[in-house]
Amino acid sequence: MEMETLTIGKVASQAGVGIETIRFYERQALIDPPPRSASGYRLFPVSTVQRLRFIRRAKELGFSLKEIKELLTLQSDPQATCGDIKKRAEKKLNDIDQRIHDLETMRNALKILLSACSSNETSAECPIMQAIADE
Amino acid sequence: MEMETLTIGKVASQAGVGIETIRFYERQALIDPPPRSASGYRLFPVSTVQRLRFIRRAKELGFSLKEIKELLTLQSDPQATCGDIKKRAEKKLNDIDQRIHDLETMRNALKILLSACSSNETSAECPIMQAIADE
DNA sequence: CTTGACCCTGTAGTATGGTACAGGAATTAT
DNA sequence: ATAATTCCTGTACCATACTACAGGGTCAAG
Repeated sequence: MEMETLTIGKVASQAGVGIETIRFYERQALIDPPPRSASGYRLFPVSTVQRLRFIRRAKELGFSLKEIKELLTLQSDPQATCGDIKKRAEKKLNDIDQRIHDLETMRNALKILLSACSSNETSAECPIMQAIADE
Repeated sequence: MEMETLTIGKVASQAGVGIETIRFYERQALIDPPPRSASGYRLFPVSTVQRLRFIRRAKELGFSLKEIKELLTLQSDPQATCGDIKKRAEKKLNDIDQRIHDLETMRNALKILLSACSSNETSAECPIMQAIADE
């Protein structure tokens, strides 16, 4: 009994990603190079769909492809512990907190600028522009 | 009496940016191409320093170079009003709010994952990995 | 048996904001 | 006068995550 396999198009539609994206991930070593048919077609194990979904979800959590690759490597390393994974997730949480903080700083500065503008001046005299120029 | 001018190196050090950055901004039309000396050296008006500082500050507020170019174009357009500037700033504020919101969504999801992990399992059984895979 | 849908490789392009040469000319300092 | 510094153009490169071809070969349906 043969192992069930899927062509790249089927994998793509089931995982909700593009065909080119799958080939890209293979080049980037995020998924294993699948076996090929006699004519060179990729024959993916069905588990590839799950892996692609994992990648998509991890991206939604803010992980880069490079970081996702590290997570997947850790997962298949019998020496690695859950603590190693947790460390990555904590680092990512800190990254995100920092980015939120930076954006809030921008946000506050912009709000102050906006409150100075009454919309009636010519653009050359706009207090927003002047405030940006003066700091 | 000649207009006072600066070479690119002086402008760079006074504005706190790199020489290559100035040439890059010139190519991107963020600053006007300056007049040249007989031997081809750029001779910048001193006002270029102010313009470069404006660009730097606007970047800190979250504007892209493309958006900064628009702001500068508006500034020198006598038809444009302060309201046009304000509209850009409000749009940027909304962009930032959206980005903060997206990051907070990530942050909350990550925190939930982290609370599930006791650090003791092997990485293959890590509840964080399983939670990412299952959604 | 032909047509259309699918697959292949390899290369190049997208956006963002620069940075890094190479190879040469000009200017400034000693 | 010579050495060190600064300047010039043009091209290529960095990371990120794809996307878009060109120019084929393969496979399934009618």
